Amino acid sequence: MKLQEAQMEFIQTWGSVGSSWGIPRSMAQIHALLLANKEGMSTEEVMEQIKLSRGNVNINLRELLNWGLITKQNKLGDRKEYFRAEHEIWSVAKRIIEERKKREFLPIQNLLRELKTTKIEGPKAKVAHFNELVKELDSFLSQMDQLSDLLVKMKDNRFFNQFIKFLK
Amino acid sequence: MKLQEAQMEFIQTWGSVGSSWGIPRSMAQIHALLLANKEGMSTEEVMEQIKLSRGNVNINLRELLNWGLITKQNKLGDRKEYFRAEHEIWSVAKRIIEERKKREFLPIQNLLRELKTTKIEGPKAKVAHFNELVKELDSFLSQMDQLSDLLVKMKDNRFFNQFIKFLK
DNA sequence: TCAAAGTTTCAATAATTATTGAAACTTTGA
DNA sequence: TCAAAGTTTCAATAATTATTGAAACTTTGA
Repeated sequence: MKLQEAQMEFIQTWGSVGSSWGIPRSMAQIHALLLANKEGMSTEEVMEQIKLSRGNVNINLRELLNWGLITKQNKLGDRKEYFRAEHEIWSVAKRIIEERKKREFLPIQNLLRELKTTKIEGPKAKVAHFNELVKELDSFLSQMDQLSDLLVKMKDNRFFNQFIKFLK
Repeated sequence: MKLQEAQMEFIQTWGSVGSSWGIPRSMAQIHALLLANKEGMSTEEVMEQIKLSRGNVNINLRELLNWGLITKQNKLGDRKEYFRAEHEIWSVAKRIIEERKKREFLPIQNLLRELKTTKIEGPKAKVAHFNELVKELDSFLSQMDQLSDLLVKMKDNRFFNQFIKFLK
Protein backbone atom coordinates (compact mmCIF):
# COMPACT_ATOMS: atom_id res chain seq x y z
CA MET A 1 0.00 0.00 0.00
CA LYS A 2 1.23 3.46 -0.85
CA LEU A 3 2.01 5.82 1.99
CA GLN A 4 -0.38 8.31 0.46
CA GLU A 5 -3.31 5.89 0.61
CA ALA A 6 -2.52 4.77 4.11
CA GLN A 7 -2.44 8.36 5.29
CA MET A 8 -5.73 9.08 3.60
CA GLU A 9 -7.45 6.13 5.25
CA PHE A 10 -6.12 7.29 8.56
CA ILE A 11 -7.37 10.81 7.96
CA GLN A 12 -10.82 9.63 6.91
CA THR A 13 -11.25 7.36 9.89
CA TRP A 14 -9.99 9.91 12.35
CA GLY A 15 -12.37 12.41 10.81
CA SER A 16 -15.44 10.26 11.03
CA VAL A 17 -14.67 9.07 14.55
CA GLY A 18 -14.08 12.66 15.54
CA SER A 19 -17.39 13.75 14.18
CA SER A 20 -19.18 10.99 16.08
CA TRP A 21 -18.16 12.88 19.20
CA GLY A 22 -18.54 16.60 19.02
CA ILE A 23 -15.38 17.34 16.96
CA PRO A 24 -16.00 18.87 13.52
CA ARG A 25 -14.96 16.42 10.85
CA SER A 26 -12.56 18.84 9.17
CA MET A 27 -10.83 19.70 12.39
CA ALA A 28 -10.21 16.04 13.10
CA GLN A 29 -9.02 15.44 9.55
CA ILE A 30 -6.58 18.31 9.68
CA HIS A 31 -5.29 17.03 12.97
CA ALA A 32 -4.79 13.56 11.52
CA LEU A 33 -2.95 14.96 8.54
CA LEU A 34 -0.55 16.89 10.74
CA LEU A 35 -0.03 13.89 13.00
CA ALA A 36 0.90 11.84 9.98
CA ASN A 37 3.50 14.38 8.88
CA LYS A 38 6.53 14.92 10.97
CA GLU A 39 7.23 18.32 9.49
CA GLY A 40 4.89 21.27 9.80
CA MET A 41 2.60 22.16 6.91
CA SER A 42 1.29 25.45 5.57
CA THR A 43 -2.37 26.35 5.16
CA GLU A 44 -1.98 25.87 1.40
CA GLU A 45 -0.60 22.39 1.78
CA VAL A 46 -3.39 21.37 4.10
CA MET A 47 -6.03 22.76 1.73
CA GLU A 48 -4.44 20.92 -1.13
CA GLN A 49 -4.18 17.58 0.65
CA ILE A 50 -7.65 17.33 2.08
CA LYS A 51 -9.53 19.55 -0.31
CA LEU A 52 -10.97 22.10 2.05
CA SER A 53 -11.55 25.78 1.59
CA ARG A 54 -9.11 28.31 2.93
CA GLY A 55 -11.58 29.64 5.47
CA ASN A 56 -12.34 26.25 6.85
CA VAL A 57 -8.69 25.30 7.19
CA ASN A 58 -7.88 28.60 8.82
CA ILE A 59 -10.66 28.31 11.39
CA ASN A 60 -9.84 24.75 12.30
CA LEU A 61 -6.12 25.35 12.54
CA ARG A 62 -6.83 28.10 15.02
CA GLU A 63 -9.09 25.78 16.97
CA LEU A 64 -6.39 23.12 17.07
CA LEU A 65 -4.01 25.78 18.38
CA ASN A 66 -6.55 26.57 21.11
CA TRP A 67 -6.71 22.94 22.10
CA GLY A 68 -2.92 22.94 22.22
CA LEU A 69 -2.77 20.09 19.73
CA ILE A 70 -0.62 21.93 17.21
CA THR A 71 1.90 24.77 17.26
CA LYS A 72 2.93 27.47 14.84
CA GLN A 73 6.32 27.28 13.23
CA ASN A 74 8.24 29.69 11.12
CA LYS A 75 10.66 28.77 8.42
CA LEU A 76 13.65 30.93 7.76
CA GLY A 77 13.21 33.15 4.76
CA ASP A 78 9.60 32.11 4.33
CA ARG A 79 6.72 34.28 5.22
CA LYS A 80 4.13 31.52 5.50
CA GLU A 81 3.07 30.06 8.79
CA TYR A 82 3.63 26.37 9.26
CA PHE A 83 1.72 24.17 11.66
CA ARG A 84 3.14 21.16 13.39
CA ALA A 85 1.24 18.64 15.50
CA GLU A 86 2.20 17.69 19.00
CA HIS A 87 3.41 14.15 18.34
CA GLU A 88 3.87 12.93 21.88
CA ILE A 89 0.83 10.76 22.29
CA TRP A 90 0.39 11.26 26.04
CA SER A 91 0.38 15.00 25.60
CA VAL A 92 -2.16 14.71 22.86
CA ALA A 93 -4.36 12.60 25.14
CA LYS A 94 -3.91 15.08 27.94
CA ARG A 95 -5.13 17.97 25.82
CA ILE A 96 -8.11 16.07 24.52
CA ILE A 97 -9.12 14.88 27.98
CA GLU A 98 -8.91 18.40 29.34
CA GLU A 99 -10.96 19.90 26.54
CA ARG A 100 -13.63 17.25 26.79
CA LYS A 101 -13.79 17.58 30.54
CA LYS A 102 -14.43 21.26 30.10
CA ARG A 103 -17.31 20.63 27.75
CA GLU A 104 -18.78 17.47 29.19
CA PHE A 105 -18.18 17.63 32.90
CA LEU A 106 -18.05 21.21 34.06
CA PRO A 107 -21.58 22.31 33.12
CA ILE A 108 -23.21 19.39 34.84
CA GLN A 109 -20.91 19.65 37.85
CA ASN A 110 -21.74 23.29 38.29
CA LEU A 111 -25.43 22.57 38.20
CA LEU A 112 -25.14 19.69 40.64
CA ARG A 113 -23.26 21.83 43.09
CA GLU A 114 -25.88 24.49 42.88
CA LEU A 115 -28.64 21.97 43.40
CA LYS A 116 -26.85 20.51 46.38
CA THR A 117 -26.97 23.79 48.23
CA THR A 118 -30.57 24.53 47.34
CA LYS A 119 -33.53 23.55 49.44
CA ILE A 120 -35.97 21.75 47.16
CA GLU A 121 -39.67 21.74 47.93
CA GLY A 122 -42.09 18.99 47.04
CA PRO A 123 -43.38 15.56 48.07
CA LYS A 124 -40.94 14.15 50.57
CA ALA A 125 -40.14 10.84 48.86
CA LYS A 126 -39.58 12.42 45.48
CA VAL A 127 -37.39 15.16 46.84
CA ALA A 128 -35.36 12.55 48.68
CA HIS A 129 -34.84 10.57 45.51
CA PHE A 130 -33.80 13.63 43.58
CA ASN A 131 -31.35 14.76 46.24
CA GLU A 132 -29.86 11.31 46.33
CA LEU A 133 -29.38 11.38 42.56
CA VAL A 134 -27.67 14.75 42.74
CA LYS A 135 -25.39 13.60 45.50
CA GLU A 136 -24.37 10.38 43.78
CA LEU A 137 -23.77 12.00 40.42
CA ASP A 138 -21.69 14.71 41.97
CA SER A 139 -19.54 12.26 43.83
CA PHE A 140 -19.17 10.07 40.76
CA LEU A 141 -18.09 12.96 38.61
CA SER A 142 -15.51 14.20 41.03
CA GLN A 143 -14.03 10.73 41.12
CA MET A 144 -13.76 10.69 37.34
CA ASP A 145 -12.07 14.02 37.66
CA GLN A 146 -9.49 12.60 39.98
CA LEU A 147 -8.90 9.67 37.70
CA SER A 148 -8.34 11.89 34.72
CA ASP A 149 -5.93 14.08 36.64
CA LEU A 150 -3.99 10.98 37.45
CA LEU A 151 -3.99 9.87 33.86
CA VAL A 152 -2.76 13.21 32.73
CA LYS A 153 0.18 12.96 35.09
CA MET A 154 1.38 9.74 33.55
CA LYS A 155 3.83 10.67 30.90
CA ASP A 156 4.32 7.40 29.10
CA ASN A 157 3.46 3.80 28.54
CA ARG A 158 5.99 2.51 30.98
CA PHE A 159 4.33 4.25 33.88
CA PHE A 160 0.90 3.26 32.72
CA ASN A 161 1.80 -0.39 32.44
CA GLN A 162 3.07 -0.51 36.00
CA PHE A 163 -0.10 1.13 37.11
CA ILE A 164 -2.32 -1.39 35.36
CA LYS A 165 -0.30 -4.33 36.63
CA PHE A 166 -0.74 -2.95 40.10
CA LEU A 167 -4.47 -3.26 39.85
CA LYS A 168 -4.94 -6.58 38.18
CA MET B 1 -36.95 25.94 44.66
CA LYS B 2 -39.75 23.70 43.51
CA LEU B 3 -38.92 20.09 42.73
CA GLN B 4 -40.42 20.57 39.30
CA GLU B 5 -38.04 23.42 38.46
CA ALA B 6 -35.03 21.62 39.80
CA GLN B 7 -35.83 18.59 37.68
CA MET B 8 -36.27 20.74 34.61
CA GLU B 9 -32.92 22.41 35.07
CA PHE B 10 -31.33 19.03 35.45
CA ILE B 11 -33.03 17.77 32.31
CA GLN B 12 -32.00 20.80 30.27
CA THR B 13 -28.39 20.63 31.36
CA TRP B 14 -28.13 16.90 30.82
CA GLY B 15 -29.65 17.39 27.40
CA SER B 16 -27.28 20.09 26.28
CA VAL B 17 -24.21 18.35 27.64
CA GLY B 18 -25.37 15.16 25.94
CA SER B 19 -25.73 16.91 22.63
CA SER B 20 -22.24 18.37 22.91
CA TRP B 21 -21.05 14.79 22.61
CA GLY B 22 -22.82 12.71 20.05
CA ILE B 23 -25.99 11.96 22.08
CA PRO B 24 -29.20 13.40 20.62
CA ARG B 25 -30.54 16.07 22.90
CA SER B 26 -33.94 14.42 23.29
CA MET B 27 -32.45 11.09 24.20
CA ALA B 28 -30.36 12.68 26.92
CA GLN B 29 -33.35 14.65 28.19
CA ILE B 30 -35.56 11.59 28.39
CA HIS B 31 -32.82 9.79 30.22
CA ALA B 32 -32.48 12.62 32.71
CA LEU B 33 -36.22 12.67 33.29
CA LEU B 34 -36.31 8.97 34.04
CA LEU B 35 -33.28 9.24 36.30
CA ALA B 36 -35.04 11.94 38.26
CA ASN B 37 -38.11 9.76 38.76
CA LYS B 38 -37.84 6.69 40.86
CA GLU B 39 -40.92 5.10 39.34
CA GLY B 40 -41.20 4.17 35.70
CA MET B 41 -43.07 6.45 33.31
CA SER B 42 -45.18 5.81 30.23
CA THR B 43 -44.55 7.23 26.78
CA GLU B 44 -47.46 9.63 27.33
CA GLU B 45 -46.02 10.95 30.56
CA VAL B 46 -42.63 11.52 28.98
CA MET B 47 -44.20 13.34 26.01
CA GLU B 48 -46.18 15.49 28.37
CA GLN B 49 -43.27 16.40 30.63
CA ILE B 50 -40.69 17.34 28.04
CA LYS B 51 -42.95 18.29 25.14
CA LEU B 52 -41.75 15.92 22.49
CA SER B 53 -43.65 14.14 19.78
CA ARG B 54 -44.73 10.54 20.20
CA GLY B 55 -42.41 9.32 17.45
CA ASN B 56 -39.40 11.02 18.93
CA VAL B 57 -40.07 9.68 22.41
CA ASN B 58 -40.65 6.20 21.07
CA ILE B 59 -37.42 6.16 19.08
CA ASN B 60 -35.32 7.48 21.89
CA LEU B 61 -36.81 5.17 24.48
CA ARG B 62 -35.88 2.25 22.29
CA GLU B 63 -32.39 3.63 21.92
CA LEU B 64 -32.06 3.95 25.68
CA LEU B 65 -33.19 0.34 25.97
CA ASN B 66 -30.44 -0.62 23.52
CA TRP B 67 -27.87 1.15 25.59
CA GLY B 68 -29.20 -0.73 28.60
CA LEU B 69 -29.86 2.53 30.42
CA ILE B 70 -33.57 1.88 30.99
CA THR B 71 -35.83 -1.16 31.26
CA LYS B 72 -39.44 -1.88 30.41
CA GLN B 73 -41.87 -2.41 33.22
CA ASN B 74 -45.44 -3.58 33.25
CA LYS B 75 -48.04 -2.50 35.68
CA LEU B 76 -50.74 -4.91 36.75
CA GLY B 77 -54.03 -4.27 35.02
CA ASP B 78 -52.51 -1.64 32.77
CA ARG B 79 -51.74 -2.19 29.17
CA LYS B 80 -49.23 0.63 28.80
CA GLU B 81 -45.52 0.08 28.90
CA TYR B 82 -43.59 1.86 31.58
CA PHE B 83 -39.92 2.70 31.43
CA ARG B 84 -37.63 2.88 34.39
CA ALA B 85 -34.04 4.10 34.45
CA GLU B 86 -31.18 2.12 35.83
CA HIS B 87 -30.47 4.17 38.94
CA GLU B 88 -27.26 2.59 40.10
CA ILE B 89 -24.74 5.16 39.00
CA TRP B 90 -21.85 2.77 38.40
CA SER B 91 -23.96 0.66 36.09
CA VAL B 92 -25.04 3.75 34.23
CA ALA B 93 -21.41 4.74 33.78
CA LYS B 94 -20.54 1.25 32.65
CA ARG B 95 -23.14 1.30 29.92
CA ILE B 96 -22.14 4.70 28.69
CA ILE B 97 -18.45 3.84 28.65
CA GLU B 98 -19.13 0.68 26.69
CA GLU B 99 -21.29 2.41 24.11
CA ARG B 100 -18.82 5.20 23.62
CA LYS B 101 -15.94 2.79 23.33
CA LYS B 102 -17.82 1.04 20.58
CA ARG B 103 -18.28 4.24 18.64
CA GLU B 104 -15.09 6.08 19.42
CA PHE B 105 -12.45 3.42 19.83
CA LEU B 106 -13.28 0.39 17.77
CA PRO B 107 -13.22 1.95 14.29
CA ILE B 108 -9.85 3.53 14.79
CA GLN B 109 -8.44 0.45 16.50
CA ASN B 110 -9.53 -1.73 13.61
CA LEU B 111 -7.87 0.55 11.13
CA LEU B 112 -4.67 0.76 13.14
CA ARG B 113 -4.43 -3.01 13.33
CA GLU B 114 -4.89 -3.30 9.64
CA LEU B 115 -2.23 -0.69 9.00
CA LYS B 116 0.16 -2.46 11.35
CA THR B 117 0.10 -5.59 9.26
CA THR B 118 0.38 -3.79 5.94
CA LYS B 119 3.64 -3.03 4.22
CA ILE B 120 3.61 0.66 3.38
CA GLU B 121 5.63 1.98 0.46
CA GLY B 122 7.14 5.42 0.19
CA PRO B 123 10.08 7.57 1.26
CA LYS B 124 11.81 5.78 4.09
CA ALA B 125 11.74 8.52 6.72
CA LYS B 126 8.09 9.33 6.15
CA VAL B 127 7.03 5.71 6.26
CA ALA B 128 8.99 5.25 9.47
CA HIS B 129 7.21 8.20 11.06
CA PHE B 130 3.82 6.94 9.99
CA ASN B 131 4.48 3.43 11.28
CA GLU B 132 5.65 4.86 14.56
CA LEU B 133 2.44 6.86 14.87
CA VAL B 134 0.33 3.81 14.17
CA LYS B 135 2.21 1.75 16.71
CA GLU B 136 1.99 4.37 19.44
CA LEU B 137 -1.67 5.11 18.91
CA ASP B 138 -2.53 1.45 18.92
CA SER B 139 -0.68 0.83 22.14
CA PHE B 140 -2.22 3.89 23.73
CA LEU B 141 -5.73 2.87 22.79
CA SER B 142 -5.38 -0.63 24.14
CA GLN B 143 -4.19 0.83 27.40
CA MET B 144 -7.26 3.02 27.60
CA ASP B 145 -9.26 -0.09 26.91
CA GLN B 146 -7.72 -1.84 29.85
CA LEU B 147 -8.35 1.11 32.07
CA SER B 148 -11.99 1.27 31.14
CA ASP B 149 -12.42 -2.46 31.74
CA LEU B 150 -11.04 -1.93 35.16
CA LEU B 151 -13.34 0.96 35.80
CA VAL B 152 -16.30 -1.05 34.73
CA LYS B 153 -15.42 -3.74 37.23
CA MET B 154 -15.57 -1.33 40.12
CA LYS B 155 -19.03 -1.46 41.48
CA ASP B 156 -19.07 1.47 43.85
CA ASN B 157 -17.47 4.51 45.35
CA ARG B 158 -15.90 2.61 48.16
CA PHE B 159 -13.81 0.51 45.82
CA PHE B 160 -12.93 3.49 43.72
CA ASN B 161 -11.74 5.52 46.65
CA GLN B 162 -9.36 2.81 47.75
CA PHE B 163 -8.05 2.61 44.27
CA ILE B 164 -7.40 6.32 44.03
CA LYS B 165 -5.73 6.42 47.43
CA PHE B 166 -3.48 3.64 46.26
CA LEU B 167 -2.12 5.77 43.50
CA LYS B 168 -1.63 9.12 45.14
C1' DT C 1 5.45 53.87 1.73
C1' DC C 2 3.26 50.52 -0.88
C1' DA C 3 2.35 46.39 -3.35
C1' DA C 4 2.67 41.55 -2.76
C1' DA C 5 1.99 37.69 0.15
C1' DG C 6 -0.47 35.89 3.53
C1' DT C 7 -4.35 35.61 7.09
C1' DT C 8 -8.92 36.34 8.94
C1' DT C 9 -13.75 37.21 8.90
C1' DC C 10 -18.38 36.31 7.96
C1' DA C 11 -22.78 36.18 5.24
C1' DA C 12 -24.64 32.87 2.26
C1' DT C 13 -25.22 28.16 1.42
C1' DA C 14 -24.74 23.26 1.84
C1' DA C 15 -24.80 19.18 4.51
C1' DT C 16 -26.16 16.75 8.31
C1' DT C 17 -29.00 15.41 11.95
C1' DA C 18 -33.18 15.57 14.78
C1' DT C 19 -38.14 15.96 15.06
C1' DT C 20 -42.85 15.81 13.83
C1' DG C 21 -47.18 13.68 13.13
C1' DA C 22 -50.14 10.87 10.65
C1' DA C 23 -50.73 6.32 8.94
C1' DA C 24 -49.76 1.51 9.49
C1' DC C 25 -49.23 -1.96 12.51
C1' DT C 26 -49.75 -4.91 16.81
C1' DT C 27 -51.69 -6.50 20.99
C1' DT C 28 -55.24 -7.20 24.20
C1' DG C 29 -59.37 -8.80 26.30
C1' DA C 30 -64.47 -8.62 26.17
C1' DT D 1 -63.37 -11.89 16.22
C1' DC D 2 -63.00 -7.16 16.46
C1' DA D 3 -62.68 -2.61 18.23
C1' DA D 4 -60.01 -0.04 21.43
C1' DA D 5 -55.61 1.00 23.29
C1' DG D 6 -51.14 1.26 22.47
C1' DT D 7 -46.69 1.12 19.60
C1' DT D 8 -43.84 1.68 15.56
C1' DT D 9 -42.46 3.45 11.19
C1' DC D 10 -41.02 6.80 8.04
C1' DA D 11 -41.47 10.63 4.59
C1' DA D 12 -41.56 15.42 5.09
C1' DT D 13 -39.76 19.20 7.47
C1' DA D 14 -37.27 21.84 10.84
C1' DA D 15 -33.20 22.85 13.32
C1' DT D 16 -28.51 22.74 13.76
C1' DT D 17 -23.90 22.73 12.35
C1' DA D 18 -20.16 22.91 8.95
C1' DT D 19 -18.25 24.84 4.78
C1' DT D 20 -17.38 27.95 1.11
C1' DG D 21 -15.30 31.79 -1.04
C1' DA D 22 -14.81 36.46 -1.71
C1' DA D 23 -13.78 40.67 0.56
C1' DA D 24 -11.44 42.95 4.26
C1' DC D 25 -7.59 43.08 6.84
C1' DT D 26 -2.56 42.56 8.29
C1' DT D 27 2.26 41.95 7.78
C1' DT D 28 6.47 42.13 5.43
C1' DG D 29 10.47 43.82 3.10
C1' DA D 30 12.18 46.24 -1.06
